[in-house]
Amino acid sequence: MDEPQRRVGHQTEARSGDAAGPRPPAYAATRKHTPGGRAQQLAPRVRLIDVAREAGLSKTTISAALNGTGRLSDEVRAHARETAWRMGYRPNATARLLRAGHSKLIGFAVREYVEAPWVYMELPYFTQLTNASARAALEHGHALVLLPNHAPREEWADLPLDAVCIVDPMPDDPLVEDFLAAGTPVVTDRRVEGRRGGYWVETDYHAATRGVLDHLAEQGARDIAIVAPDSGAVYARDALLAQAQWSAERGIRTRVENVATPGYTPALAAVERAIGGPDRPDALFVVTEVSPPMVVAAARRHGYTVPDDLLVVCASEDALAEHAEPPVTTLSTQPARIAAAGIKLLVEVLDDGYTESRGAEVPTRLVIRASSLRTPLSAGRPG
Amino acid sequence: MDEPQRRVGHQTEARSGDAAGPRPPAYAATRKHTPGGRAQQLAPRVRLIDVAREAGLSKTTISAALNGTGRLSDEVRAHARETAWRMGYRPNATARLLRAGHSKLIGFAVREYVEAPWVYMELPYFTQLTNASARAALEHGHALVLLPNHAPREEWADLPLDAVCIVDPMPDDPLVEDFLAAGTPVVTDRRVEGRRGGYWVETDYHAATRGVLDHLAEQGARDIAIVAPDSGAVYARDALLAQAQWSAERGIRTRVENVATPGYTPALAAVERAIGGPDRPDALFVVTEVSPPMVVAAARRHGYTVPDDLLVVCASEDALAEHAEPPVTTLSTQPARIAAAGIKLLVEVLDDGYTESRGAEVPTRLVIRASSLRTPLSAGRPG
DNA sequence: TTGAAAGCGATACCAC
DNA sequence: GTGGTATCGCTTTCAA
Repeated sequence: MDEPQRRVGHQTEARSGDAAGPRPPAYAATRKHTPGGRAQQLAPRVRLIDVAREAGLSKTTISAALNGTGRLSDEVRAHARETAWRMGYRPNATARLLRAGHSKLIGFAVREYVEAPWVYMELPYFTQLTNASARAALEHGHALVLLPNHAPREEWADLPLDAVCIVDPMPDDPLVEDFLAAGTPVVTDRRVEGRRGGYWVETDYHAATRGVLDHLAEQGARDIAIVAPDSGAVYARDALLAQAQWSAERGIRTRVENVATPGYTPALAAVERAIGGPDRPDALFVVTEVSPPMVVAAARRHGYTVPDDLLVVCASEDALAEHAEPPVTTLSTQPARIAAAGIKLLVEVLDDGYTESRGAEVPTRLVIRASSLRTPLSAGRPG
Repeated sequence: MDEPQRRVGHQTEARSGDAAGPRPPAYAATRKHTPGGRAQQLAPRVRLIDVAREAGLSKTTISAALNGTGRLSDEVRAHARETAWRMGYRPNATARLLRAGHSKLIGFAVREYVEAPWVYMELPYFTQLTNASARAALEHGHALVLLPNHAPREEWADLPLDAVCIVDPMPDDPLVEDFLAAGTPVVTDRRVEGRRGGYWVETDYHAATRGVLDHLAEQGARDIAIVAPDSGAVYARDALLAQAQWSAERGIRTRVENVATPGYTPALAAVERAIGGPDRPDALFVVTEVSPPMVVAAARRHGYTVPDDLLVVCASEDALAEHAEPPVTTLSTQPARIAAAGIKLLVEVLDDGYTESRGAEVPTRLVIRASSLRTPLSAGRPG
């Protein structure tokens, strides 16, 4: 049924010397058998042994010649290489990997928006995280495999993954459990300490939130509206915790507007609720990722002048923040650095063997722009 | 050096019955050997033969039991499954793939921004294309491997790819040539007709451009500014060709402002140049992907009222278009459909064997919104 | 210097 | 029904 390459008159290497000519008599398809031979077939791939026969050498020699290993005479090496090149030989990657015992493949899945998978790719945070992960992986000789979150776990079981990144895992995420149970190292952006094979990259959302609130207070804010998702995501939970605590400590009023569903539209609606009521705040901190220019536009629609009537800070990775009018202060969690740190952890495990479950912390970055500076720009300290 | 799993006292299956107990005496590391044994090692993976020995059955039987193939008694099947489960057995994906003759992996590379790789992932078009491709691939039982475009070809040679998607290939792209030469089917968004293993998905940019210009003319435009990249990309070239031809035919003035470098900032600068001069156009068609809200904001800055003084159409996939003020008319090339069509072509080749080089065409979609309707919204026909 | 043979781990024949 | 055996294509050890 699922039978792989089948060759007519195929010879084992042992017999290659006696009966076979330079090339075997006939090949069947490399791809699946086509019933009735309707479609043309892809040319069969040239194997190492084909090259060996053609060159009148052994598999071993060709392999060594091509890989630059072993001690071969220059002539033999050149001859082997030339023959391989002429025949269009390409080593079978799967076979090499099997031999090597690894796949050099790292899976990448985003879990937060499991129910609304199309959403996450629209968010700069995930986009940048994905892209940076792919880069980092490649720099370490690995490649990233996208694991769309809407697929059942079994769909991935057949993938030869050396390790996986699970972004925004759910609490006790079955996916994480499963990979861990399979002995596949997992890196997440949530602490999973103590689990064999579990690694994580952390962001101190608590400190970051306090940093933003401090900044706003320093700029004169006395009534801060916060827009945050009420998903179970760590960052949201930590942000709210920090906000409550900070508010109590400092005696500055903060209020929270929740965003229940993912996506720009609901988030924007929450922003409007937060600033649209009769009880007008003098500062706004949008934790949910929304387009910063849209936020200031909304503020403008509601009669605010940013930053005079309303200080605005967005937790966002959107490059457009600096193009808004006024440019918007952003809190970045630095996805590129998170990605690099996560991949690094994984690669270390993969390349150097098992080490204790551990994590790394990536700092956030508050980029202060005009939207949160009541004093003229020059007075603010960037960074 | 790169030695794979090495087991102390490893037994071949043939000898399994005589000397070996239920489990082999000792295992070395599954991962690389750790010099000095400093770090703990990952537990060795359980192999089919380990399960077989433990269950007192043969590899074949366990395999059949687990895969639901063969004719096995219910007891044996249950016993095999139970043992496998208890031992935490996970089949080695690489081995299966080698046996199966395919990897179920599709590579995905974006070529347009080879020199500025960080740019493309910021653009909704590529983001959506990537995501939709991953989805489509997975729906067909394949997974997508991200191939960052800044890496040299050799980095990818080790990946067991069944096929690849090359987005925005350069003319005679060496990467495409190489994959084709290796016998790997390639799908691109540019016509590659006649090349064995070459498939493509097309967009009729010419017709799309004319459609936009017709729409603008219909709304009263008499002097249309076009902002387009002067990269060699097909879509840009076709758009400019169509524009020149349309302009000549209709006797309506059009002028082009080029964008030399990729990214939002240069594009936005080009928009400003296009509308900022003393010679003010009455319509603007932005072919380069820029944030639509940013475009109308720029227009406003330059004293235009959209759509009264300036009709605006953007070729963009940005969801924010409808949130701009006014909502912006967009020309979408429908990346999700392009992705689906491309993956479908590939999967057909992979699953059904070689068929002639061929392509598919995906229509564009003009979503008319207030920004390009001089007449009140109700008068416009959506779609 | 070169090559035969033994695997990597799993699947599918084909006898028993 | 069950299990031995040959492969998938390649790398590496080890003997010649």
